[in-house]
Amino acid sequence: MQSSHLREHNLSTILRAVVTARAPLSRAGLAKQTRLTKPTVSKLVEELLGAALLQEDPPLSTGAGRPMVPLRPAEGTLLAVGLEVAADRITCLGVDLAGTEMVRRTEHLEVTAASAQRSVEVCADLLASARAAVPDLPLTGVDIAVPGRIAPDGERVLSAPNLGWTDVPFLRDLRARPELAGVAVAAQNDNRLSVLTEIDRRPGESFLYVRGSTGVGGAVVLDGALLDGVHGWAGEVGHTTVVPGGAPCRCGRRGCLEAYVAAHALRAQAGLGPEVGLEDLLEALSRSSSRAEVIGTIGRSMGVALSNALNVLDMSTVVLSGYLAPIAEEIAPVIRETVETQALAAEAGPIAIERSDGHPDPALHGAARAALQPVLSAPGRWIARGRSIPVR
Amino acid sequence: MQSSHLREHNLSTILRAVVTARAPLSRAGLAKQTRLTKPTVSKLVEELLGAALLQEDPPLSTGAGRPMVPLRPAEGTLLAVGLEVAADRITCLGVDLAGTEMVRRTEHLEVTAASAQRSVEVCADLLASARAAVPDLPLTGVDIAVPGRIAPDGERVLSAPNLGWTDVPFLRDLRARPELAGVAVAAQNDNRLSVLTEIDRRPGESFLYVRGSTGVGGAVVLDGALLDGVHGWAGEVGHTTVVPGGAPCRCGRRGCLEAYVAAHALRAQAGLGPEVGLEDLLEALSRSSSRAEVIGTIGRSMGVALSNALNVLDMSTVVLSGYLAPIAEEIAPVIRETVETQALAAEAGPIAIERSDGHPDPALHGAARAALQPVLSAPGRWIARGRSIPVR
DNA sequence: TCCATTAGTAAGTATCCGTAACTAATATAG
DNA sequence: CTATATTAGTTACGGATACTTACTAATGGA
Repeated sequence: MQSSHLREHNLSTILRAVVTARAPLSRAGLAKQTRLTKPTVSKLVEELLGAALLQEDPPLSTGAGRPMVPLRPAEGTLLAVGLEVAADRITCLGVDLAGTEMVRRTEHLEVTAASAQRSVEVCADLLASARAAVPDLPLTGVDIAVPGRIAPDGERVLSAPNLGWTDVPFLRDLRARPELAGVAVAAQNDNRLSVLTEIDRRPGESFLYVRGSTGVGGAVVLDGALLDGVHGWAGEVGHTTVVPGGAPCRCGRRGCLEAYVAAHALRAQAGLGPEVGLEDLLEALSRSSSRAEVIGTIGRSMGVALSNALNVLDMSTVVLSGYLAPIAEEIAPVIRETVETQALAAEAGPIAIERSDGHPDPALHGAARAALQPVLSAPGRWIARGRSIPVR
Repeated sequence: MQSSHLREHNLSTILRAVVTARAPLSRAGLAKQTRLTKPTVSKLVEELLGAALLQEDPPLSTGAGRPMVPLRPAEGTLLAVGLEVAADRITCLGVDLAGTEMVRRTEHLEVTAASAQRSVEVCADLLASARAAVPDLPLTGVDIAVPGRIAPDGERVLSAPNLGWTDVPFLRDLRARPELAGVAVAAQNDNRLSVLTEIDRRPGESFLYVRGSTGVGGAVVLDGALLDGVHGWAGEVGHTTVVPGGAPCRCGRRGCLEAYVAAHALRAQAGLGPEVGLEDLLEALSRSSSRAEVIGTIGRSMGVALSNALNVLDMSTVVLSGYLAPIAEEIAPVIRETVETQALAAEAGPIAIERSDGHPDPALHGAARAALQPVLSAPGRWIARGRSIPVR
């Protein structure tokens, strides 16, 4: 590592500390937390202020001694854009460093019916429209949540069953746009982006995130960092084999968790037709006489799948999200029945089966948050550029 | 990060590069590999040479231009000690930075019969004896391979069925010894130490390591780094549920992989008594008429367990070790039958089921290698001390 | 009013790495 | 055999970074 990288590293440390801080943080507090000295912190903070990446609040007295000057992520000085491609619409959200929503645009589109080319155009239009709404703000990056598997090179969507996409060169067309030159654009699995909002709420923790939507996906978080895996597909618990040679899954395998827990499987078991939407499914289930049966199936299947995942990863926390969140309290006891006996970590302490925060659009917000990464990990580049950022 | 840490970081980078290098490495080569400049590398190498952590070989011509001066890890200048506690003996191995065996001691002891206290004494005696054999060399650390689960705090062995240990404060007694003051002593699971020799052979790779001995254990390697997990038990594939509610496992759970694949399970299925040793088991199996059946059971069970682990971790390589290594070629096709259809990573490319190198004592060597870590990760402390190291 | 306490700044220094230019030692072409 | 190209490694200097020490600023409480 070179000495110039050291500065970047420390700038990044400080910026991240302020952005992820729960309580107001002063220069002195940063010095303690980062183990840098006060003069060093002061100097770096000075630069971040100058680049409009941080803001000062009025002095705040906290007891004896000189009051601290609270530092906050700057508001409204830059734009990170997340896009979410769903079956019936594409949404675009722009946030600033503080996470404040700057702009939001939605375009209703039957993605399955339209061509992939058309979807790319809509994405570009939404992005252009969002940018036009706050034309002064520099764009930090664009992340796109896609419900499917994305190729390791980040260019192609290998398969997105709900969108009817197979091997779509989604990003190539988008990256070619001149207005996106020099901007980091990336597609990502929606579940892996959703978990980012949960990581914010559990800084530094390790947990297994399971999200039920049309399919069942998830992500693995190790000490606050998302596990990638070789292809960027880590955390795909939906295709854990729960019953060897069991029910056929739409992925072509047999006995997958998804075949017992995913929305379409639930509809079938509850005797409901495909016309029931995801939001109504839960309520419909509660009217159905087979509710206990359904809960039992979900819980037991997940118990086996989660036990295995927790054993390999050596974790003791599971966070349920998507349509699993509202029924978390209900299925947790059933899951726990299996997990408590099958998971090794249960020997060291209780296994926590928790509910996700219930953010309305986790994938969309996660995508926007991911788009902030270039700034957080390399603020130095933004400081050079930052001199000319119009600070409102 | 402070600037003094930068130096330490770079020293560590250089030392690790030389130690893990396959081919002879020069200062210029290091500069290319580490992206540091030649003068910086020269200066840091100078210090490592002075501290007797590196050695120069005679100049070696490799074509046009001035011949390079090959650098090697210094031989015989320090001692890293690994201990292995097995059911019938305790072994102690001391190596230097180059991995050369400096000293080895074995004490035959029926650990199950003796008291834990006695085992600790034997460990201390072996260590003292080993140290006395090379009294001039400074001790870098001591790591102890134990076939069981170790508490997160690293002090207690929670359970080691083969040794008959439950909640043994193994390390407390050892660390209290005055001659070990200031030396890092740690107990570790034997499988997790075994994998270290495999990591050396596959630098930077990601793979799932599965080792069959009395039980079935393993480890997870991500980009060349061992995954710890919350309690340090990551990679325990032996207790993946293969058949929900299936055969009882000695761990108290049901349907674990270990219940179908571990040595005792194999003996039972092959109709052999417990008197058959691990080494003879394989041969005995081949004489047995039920060989194909046994291989089939092993392969299918492992196929399910490995598919699930590979899916959650998103990996495409499995390395088989222990008594699974000799039969790797035989069971690989059976495993592959399941894995190729069940593992997601199979969609991106072939799943490799490989055999471990077959090092005779992987756990023992791994422990010794682990004991080198303090030097590799913080050479600076050794440089201050190193001035007085007698270089033979 | 004085003092203890905490926050933040200023000036000077030490350390570290990079740049540019150099020497050293070999192979190859003519 | 000599000149040249090429690669390895060193020397001298300069710039950047963070640390040390000492200071000022602002507040609460004795």
